[in-house]
Amino acid sequence: MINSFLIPKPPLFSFQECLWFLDRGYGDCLFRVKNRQVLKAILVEGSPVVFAVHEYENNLKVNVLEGNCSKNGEAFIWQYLTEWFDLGKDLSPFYNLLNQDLRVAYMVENFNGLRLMGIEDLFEALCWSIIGQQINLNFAYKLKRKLVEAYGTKVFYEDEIFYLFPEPAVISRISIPDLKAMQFSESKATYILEVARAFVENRLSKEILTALPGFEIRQKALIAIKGVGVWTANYVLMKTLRDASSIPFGDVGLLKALVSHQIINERKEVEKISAFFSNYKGWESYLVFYLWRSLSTPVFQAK
DNA sequence: AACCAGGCTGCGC
DNA sequence: GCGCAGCATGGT
Repeated sequence: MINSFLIPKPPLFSFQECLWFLDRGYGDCLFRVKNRQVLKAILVEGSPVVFAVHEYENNLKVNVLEGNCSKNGEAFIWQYLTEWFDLGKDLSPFYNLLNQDLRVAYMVENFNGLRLMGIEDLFEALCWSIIGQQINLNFAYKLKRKLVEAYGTKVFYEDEIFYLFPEPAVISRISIPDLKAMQFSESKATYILEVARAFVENRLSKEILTALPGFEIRQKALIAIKGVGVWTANYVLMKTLRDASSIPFGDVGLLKALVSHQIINERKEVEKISAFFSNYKGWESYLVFYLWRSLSTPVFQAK
C-alpha cells in the first residue's frame, strides 16, 4: 500500500498561486485548503481515497490519508493531479504573448505559475456550469453544496467529512420538487436531470465527448443538450477537456475584466474581443482564466 | 428597492 | 440568422 509519493514540479509552476485560486473564498465543498495543502476525496479504482498535497522541495508531495492505494492507484492519483493542476503544460509561450501587451503583461509576474485549474469529472463540470448560469458565484457555490451534501458519497477522515460529487444515476433519480426545495429553479432542475439521464443512458461521457473530432463538433454535441448554451459548452470544454482555444463567450466576469483592462469599452464590442483573442491562438482559455484571476485583485474589481 | 449575477430558451422578425 | 423578453432566486 502506498502512503505517500512525490510528483516533480514543472518549471513556471506555483503551487501557492494554484492554492490561492482554489481557496479564493467561496468554500468549495469538493476539496479543502488548509496549512498550505489541498485535501480532496476522489474515486481510485472504484473506492474512495482522501489525499493531501503539499509542496516538498522541488516536488508536490501526496499523502494518502484515507482508503487503500495500490501502485496503480498511485499512478491514477498522479495522473489526476497532473490534469487537475495542468502540470504538463509549458507556460513560456503564453507568457511571451502576455509580455507583448502592456495591458496584461503584469500578469506574468503577479500570477506567475498559476495553472488553469480543471474539473476532471465531466458530469460534475456540466452540473456546476448549469448551476452557475445567471446567478452570482456565492449562491452558485451554495447550491452546489446543498446538492453534494444531500446526494454525494461521504468519506470520513479524522473528524472531517469529504464528499464525492454525486453519480449521474443518483442525481437522475432526484425529483424536480426536491431540487426546487434546495433552491434550484425549475429550469436548472430540469437541465441537470436531463444531463444526468444522458450519462445514465450512456449518450454522453468524457470518453464519448473526447472521441469526437474537433472543437466545434464537441461544442455542438454539448449544445444539443437542453440547458447547455455556448457559454456552458465552452466552459466545460475549457475546464474538463482542456480545449486551449475555448472562450466562454458572454461570460460576465470575462467581460468585466476586459472592460477593466481597457481592452473594450462596452460589453457588446464583440469584434474587439475576438480581435484581442486572435493574438492568443492556442492560449485563449488560459487568457480567460488569468482574466478571471484578475477579478480578485482589488485594482481590477471596478466595473 | 432596483439592479445584477461565471445564461438559456423560445419567440418574432 | 438576430434581437429580445421572460425566467428564478439571492446578493448588494
